Amino acid sequence: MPLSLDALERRVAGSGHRITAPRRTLLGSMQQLGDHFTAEELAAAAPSVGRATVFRTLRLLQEIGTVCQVILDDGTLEYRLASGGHHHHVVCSACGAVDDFANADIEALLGALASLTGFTIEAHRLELYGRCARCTAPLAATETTAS
Amino acid sequence: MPLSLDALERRVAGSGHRITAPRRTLLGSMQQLGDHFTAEELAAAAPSVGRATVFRTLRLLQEIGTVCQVILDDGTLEYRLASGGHHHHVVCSACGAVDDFANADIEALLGALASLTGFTIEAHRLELYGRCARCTAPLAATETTAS
DNA sequence: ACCTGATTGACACGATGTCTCAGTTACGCT
DNA sequence: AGCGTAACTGAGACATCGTGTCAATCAGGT
Ligand SMILES: [Mn+2]
Ligand SMILES: [Mn+2]
Ligand SMILES: [Zn+2]
Ligand SMILES: [Zn+2]
Repeated sequence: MPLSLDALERRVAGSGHRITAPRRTLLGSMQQLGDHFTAEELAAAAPSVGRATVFRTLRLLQEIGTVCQVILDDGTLEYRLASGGHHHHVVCSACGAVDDFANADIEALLGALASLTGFTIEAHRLELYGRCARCTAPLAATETTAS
Repeated sequence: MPLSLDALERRVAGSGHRITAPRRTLLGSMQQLGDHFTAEELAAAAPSVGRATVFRTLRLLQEIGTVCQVILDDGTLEYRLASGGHHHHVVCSACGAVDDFANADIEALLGALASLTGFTIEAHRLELYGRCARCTAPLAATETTAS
């Protein structure tokens, strides 16, 4: 279950930004849109809010860690309310489901790789693509049936 | 040292596509542009080639693995001639240098993570951002001097 | 209540790519 | 060497996604 609207608003206020009607509207729409949504979907869901404000708000929420971007398989961008903290995404290429994940081993390994390249790593981007459990099972069934 | 123009052309022909003057021109420009370049830079470097063809060729070369995309820190896309095989990028956020890297441990770890999420992973995207050796040293010197 | 910087909406503009379509070209086949 | 045909190309309209400008409005501290 995601954060309540109140909690989201407190996060905006707490970061030193104002709580305005458009921002409230957008936060509400994001919750209703669910798991993940495009900027365009958000704009459509909140027609009373100007397009520019939709993008400005998405950027603001990203900066304060309330929203994160999901890069899909084909490179298109979606957004999603972030539970908080550093994490990555697993995206189902069949149904579009998105899950968060975080793993200390990966973080450690990435740090170690830094030295190999001579780079000092400051950030990274990692997205996994595949099939969710729900979308894997039917596929297996089909294959079995077909054989 | 990257592949010769001939080798690049053979790769296009070998993949069942035609070798045309525009494609030759673009391959040559890519080599001269060096390490990494934007689609716009490529178009500017090959003014005789239509914009649409620049993008079409970039896509074709990606499909046959001759060109890969680099996602920069700020999300902008660049392209680069690929040495071949699966790999990832380390990007210097100071000077823009790009290096390839590949690491079996990471690949294995990503596979293992799949099971935790219930997903069957088919692909992934990973980019590292930081400072190259050249850009790390001067920074350290500055800090030392300033103290 | 008042002040003032933060925020907004409308809309022009920019960046990055895609689509269409008529004309051209590479190249396998004879 | 000459043909036929599917692959390819350029021009330019169009699509998508996002940013910059600016006058009007608003939130929230005092
Ligand atoms: Mn990470
Ligand atoms: Mn990999
Ligand atoms: Zn799925
Ligand atoms: Zn550097």
